[in-house]
Amino acid sequence: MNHDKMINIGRKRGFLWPSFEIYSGVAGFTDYGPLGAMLKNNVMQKWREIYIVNEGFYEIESPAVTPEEVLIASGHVGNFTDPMVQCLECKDVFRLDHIVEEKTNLSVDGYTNEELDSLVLERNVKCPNCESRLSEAWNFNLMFRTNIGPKGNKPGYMRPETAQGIFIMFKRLSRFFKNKLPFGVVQLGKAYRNEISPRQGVIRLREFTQAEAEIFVHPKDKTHPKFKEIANEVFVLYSAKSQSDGEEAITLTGQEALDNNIVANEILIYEIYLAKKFLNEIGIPDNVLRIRQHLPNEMAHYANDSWDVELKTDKYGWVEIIGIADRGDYDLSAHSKHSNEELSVYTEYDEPKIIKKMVVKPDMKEFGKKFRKDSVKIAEALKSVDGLKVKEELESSGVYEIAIDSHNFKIESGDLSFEELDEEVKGEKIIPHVIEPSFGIDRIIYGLLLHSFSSVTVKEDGKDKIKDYFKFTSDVSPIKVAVFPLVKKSRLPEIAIDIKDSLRLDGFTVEYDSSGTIGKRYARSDEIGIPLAVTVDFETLDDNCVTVRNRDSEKQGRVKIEELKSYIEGFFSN
RNA sequence: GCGGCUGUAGUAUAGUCUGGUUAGUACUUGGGCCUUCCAAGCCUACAGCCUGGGUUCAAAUCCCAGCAGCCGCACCA
Repeated sequence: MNHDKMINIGRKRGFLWPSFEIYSGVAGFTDYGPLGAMLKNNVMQKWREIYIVNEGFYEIESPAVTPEEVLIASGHVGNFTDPMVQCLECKDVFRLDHIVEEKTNLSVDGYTNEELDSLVLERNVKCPNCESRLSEAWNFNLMFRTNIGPKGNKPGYMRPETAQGIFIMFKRLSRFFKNKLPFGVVQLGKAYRNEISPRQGVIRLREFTQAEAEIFVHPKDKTHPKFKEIANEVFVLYSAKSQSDGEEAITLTGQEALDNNIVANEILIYEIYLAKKFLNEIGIPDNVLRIRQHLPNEMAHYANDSWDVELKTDKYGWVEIIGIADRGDYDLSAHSKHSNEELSVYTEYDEPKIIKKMVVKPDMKEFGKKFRKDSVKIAEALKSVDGLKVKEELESSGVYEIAIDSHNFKIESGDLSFEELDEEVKGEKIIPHVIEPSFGIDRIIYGLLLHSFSSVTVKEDGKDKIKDYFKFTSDVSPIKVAVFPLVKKSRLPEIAIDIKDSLRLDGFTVEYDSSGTIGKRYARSDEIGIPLAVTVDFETLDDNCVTVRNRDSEKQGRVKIEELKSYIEGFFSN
């Protein structure tokens, strides 16, 4: 299996290491070794290039420690907590709500633990395994809880996603963007989930890195200005319908996906395109990717429509690496409600709208006669009712009743008149919808390592020689150039060290290696995916040229030392 | 979190059942010799019994607990 070999070499050469290893490790955490950290930075740099430079989004950074109110509003405190229960005999642990629902056929959504416990007693719910008594319910929350401040009375959590930080800043962000939709904000950072059983290495971590973009759009305008450019791009889409019908994923263009209502809107398709582009550019090819729509029952508590980019792995099957969701106005509405802050954008219409309005004009003379002290109150109340409705009712039944402070007042047609007015409305307050592409960087690194890993067998002198190496693209490769002296004598090492130093000053990451034979050093530099190797040999002493060797083709060429920089730059810009 | 299996240098392993010399081997890595382009050879060095407790004159070996890995169950918005 490629996975095992890749993990092995990744460990040997300093990409991924188990965390806290000298204390025997903790499941659900991973260390990035020197090359792993460089690789991850390069991948994140590439991500920033696409989303910040190309798309014009802006990056923010918010704290990982998050006060409880935020996560109550977002629904994480409620939805992230599962009531658990343990059998007193066989010690097996269960989701209490699941076994109660099974036994009673009640829907117990939103029940407190106490209510669930009393249901257990009333309905005689027992351990599904051994029919023994169950413990009391306790909560297992997938979030890491902590206390903020010395008194320890302000509960907080490590954020379970980076997205909330952006929503919280919405008011200021909206001002920053001059209150103009659409705008996009990104955050790259750590998120935390206290997984019950994190067992799939880097695929299921308790602390992981997300790169998320929140794109705030007008709810009625989910078109994208650049959609035209990608309308003919081809996607392999695995829609919810195909999945439930037991059909295969289908290949179609962006335009077809839109026309056939498979993807809800242009922005979603555009974001799917961008995600794919990002993956392709860092070296994950289309043939190991699939774009799958969430089934209605697996949709997150906030999502309207949701697509995952999934990665094919030999060990774990299809793994979600990117989620692209239309979150609607769920988050902003929720935070608005809980914080009592208005989280909306005033959008001006292109042209003011003229709204025809029926205005009720009370005849205060008649009112006075009829309603006395209440006249003013009634006239005031009439201002906020729909004039058209009053008119219709008067015409049909001859009387319009209005209730004020639980008194009913009867108004007849002689008591008022109507006037039709054209009102000019210049705009409205709207709560933006959010389209969210959310990247699991660690899973993407895993996919990148897995699918960059190449094992090539070549026949040499009748023997099979295996070349195992990471075939990184130039962009993400941690080390760009290796520099070797052919042998350790005749000033070759000195010249090679000079070249190494000057290439480093030119901005390349360079490894210098002089130990063992040249072949061994080529093999070692191949293994960690260094695209180019420069060798100083005896001819260099005469002609001032070095040998430049290509990792993939193993072809060699001679380049003058003073032209080395531009040669390498040329190589990497292709 | 539950159950089963497993844990010896960086890697792969011998030794564990049946307790008893200085824990052996190969590769890797560092240094040296040699070496004129794809993991050659020779010399040399570093490095290991998952952690903690117990039994015993004596524990890598037997027992208990913990931790980690793999597999199954449960969980995974």
